[in-house]
Amino acid sequence: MAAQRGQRNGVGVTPPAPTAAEITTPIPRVTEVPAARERARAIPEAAVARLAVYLRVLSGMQEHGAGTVSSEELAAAAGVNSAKLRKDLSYIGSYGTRGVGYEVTVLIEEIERILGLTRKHSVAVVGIGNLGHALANYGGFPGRGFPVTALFDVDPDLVGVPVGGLPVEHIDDITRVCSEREVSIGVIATPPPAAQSVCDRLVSAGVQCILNFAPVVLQVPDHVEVRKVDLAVELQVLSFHVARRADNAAVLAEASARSANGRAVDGLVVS
Amino acid sequence: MAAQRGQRNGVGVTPPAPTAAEITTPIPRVTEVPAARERARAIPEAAVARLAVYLRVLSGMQEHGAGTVSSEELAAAAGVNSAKLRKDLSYIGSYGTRGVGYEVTVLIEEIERILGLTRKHSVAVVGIGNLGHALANYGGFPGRGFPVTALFDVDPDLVGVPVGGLPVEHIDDITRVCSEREVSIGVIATPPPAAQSVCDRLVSAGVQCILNFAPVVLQVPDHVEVRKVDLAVELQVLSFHVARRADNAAVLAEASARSANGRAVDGLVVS
DNA sequence: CTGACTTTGTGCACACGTTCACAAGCGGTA
DNA sequence: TACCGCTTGTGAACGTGTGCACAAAGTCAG
Ligand SMILES: NC(=O)c1ccc[n+]([C@@H]2O[C@H](COP(=O)([O-])OP(=O)(O)OC[C@H]3O[C@@H](n4cnc5c(N)ncnc54)[C@H](O)[C@@H]3O)[C@@H](O)[C@H]2O)c1
Ligand SMILES: NC(=O)c1ccc[n+]([C@@H]2O[C@H](COP(=O)([O-])OP(=O)(O)OC[C@H]3O[C@@H](n4cnc5c(N)ncnc54)[C@H](O)[C@@H]3O)[C@@H](O)[C@H]2O)c1
Repeated sequence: MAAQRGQRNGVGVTPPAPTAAEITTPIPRVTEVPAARERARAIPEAAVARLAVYLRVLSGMQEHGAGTVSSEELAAAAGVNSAKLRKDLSYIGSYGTRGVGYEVTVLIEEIERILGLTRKHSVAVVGIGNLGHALANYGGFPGRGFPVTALFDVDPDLVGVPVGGLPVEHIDDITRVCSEREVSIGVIATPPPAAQSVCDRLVSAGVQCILNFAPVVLQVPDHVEVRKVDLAVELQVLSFHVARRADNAAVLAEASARSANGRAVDGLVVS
Repeated sequence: MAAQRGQRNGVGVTPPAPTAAEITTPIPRVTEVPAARERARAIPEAAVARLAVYLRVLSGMQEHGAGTVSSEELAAAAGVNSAKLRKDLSYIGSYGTRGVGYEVTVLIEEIERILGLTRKHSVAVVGIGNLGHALANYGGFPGRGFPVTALFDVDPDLVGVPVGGLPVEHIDDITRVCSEREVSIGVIATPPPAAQSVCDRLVSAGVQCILNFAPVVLQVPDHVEVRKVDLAVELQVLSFHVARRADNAAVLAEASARSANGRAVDGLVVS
């Protein structure tokens, strides 16, 4: 069981190709068999994220007293295609009744089971500045099975101060505290320059899942899962769409001008 | 202007699209033919998000005095495969020099052009609570071409109070203010129940891009672009990975136990 | 029990995104 | 000039995700 494609600081796949330009590769396509992995990895990443959304929608429906939902209803509420929803649900099993729909409580249970929400996941927030305060004060996490059990910062003025009812610890105690409180998810809300070092400390403290708010590409060992929330990227993607829209508008305007000139525009069927 | 009509060659991709120089419209389908749109939409959404990351990495390199970068270096710094990086860059044109690499300043300019960052995008934040305060106080947006020009809330105690140097407006003034200040991106940081209504108001105020922090699936017209940041989903995806890891560990342990028993495990080739 | 009706679960085709591998192109060197 | 090593740009293979369409499987009325 060799650690595959290790990438510590240098990413890249070291091209094993010799210096020769022409190399015949008689290699009959390496087909690694992901047998053991098969079972759990059968669920596409994109589907997992959607399952979390379905779960929230279902919870809302349950509080509203709904007993069953059809894929159509649930899909509409979750903002997806109903076929996609059914396929997503099929990844976790067959819990629907044909002709009727899905029982809300059953679906909630099963999704929670798959997402590992039957167990609580202790969360630590590092960097109690603007964002860290907001996160620490946010009630939505504990309510969803993610209790915030530790806060860290370097600022001596902050250490010891309670934020959201929990006193801030010093970053140097991170290993001890994370281990004591069995932290399984670390949230990084420090300035960018500190993020990698904080990440390293979290990893060496045994934290295997990290949610990163700092606009930095974190380097982590293979066994650590990182998700990033990058607001600048989000805004820039939106900006791209604005620009695209403007371009399109320009093109369309030009097109319709030409069209008005007596020339048909390809693609734009006015009928 | 300078839209990216590939002046040297096509954009590069250009699938075997039939020559759109056809005058007669064959009317292949009721839906609009994406001919005019084709040009600008050639960049995959996923690539756009990565371009934003490359841009940030490049800016860092520029400040560090770097003149050129190879795709390998840039890819490593951005945490992606170098082939993917080159393909992403190829969507925006051919700005590299073979045998040398890319000129940092050129690349920055071109990415900014594609992302529409040559123009400033005015941002409005709605819901000045925990999160809204953090966003309003954050200096990273204005510095990146996204000036926050309006803050809104319903709380009368908040209206008029300056946050991050900008006074909070009442939500009822949203149409007027957004139009006056030419807001192009709306950020929703209200409690979930208010999100849809706020969204509707933003849309009717002419805002076409929305970044939503409320855990709610927003319903919007087709012409409005929504991106959501859902921390609960992020945490739940991480939770899923924790669970999967645990499952895999269990399976592997069992497997190696069986293997030690003298039986080869399918898929786990030790070679 | 039968038949009409509803909704699930999934095979299949297609679109999208990723990765490989290499010819083309460039700068430096003899 | 001719060569050589390096890096880009990209065709093509591959894998993943999406959406359609429909048989299978259930409910319910009579
Ligand atoms: N505030 C926002 O709305 C916002 C938006 C997008 C991204 N971000 C990103 O989130 C991060 C935090 O933003 P912020 O506005 O809260 O910044 P901030 O400056 O208000 O807070 C940062 C906190 O981290 C602490 N810190 C610094 N170095 C540390 C270390 N080594 N270990 C532990 N703590 C350390 C500081 O003492 C400070 O309390 C930044 O990377 C920022 O780019 C913030
Ligand atoms: N705080 C966090 O860290 C965090 C994390 C994840 C998600 N969220 C989500 O972000 C949103 C905001 O969170 P928060 O912690 O800042 O909440 P908050 O309660 O602190 O702030 C909400 C603000 O919105 C204002 N508001 C309410 N209705 C409004 C309306 N109709 N129009 C305009 N303003 C209105 C309120 O007056 C309040 O100031 C919530 O949907 C929450 O679920 C927050």
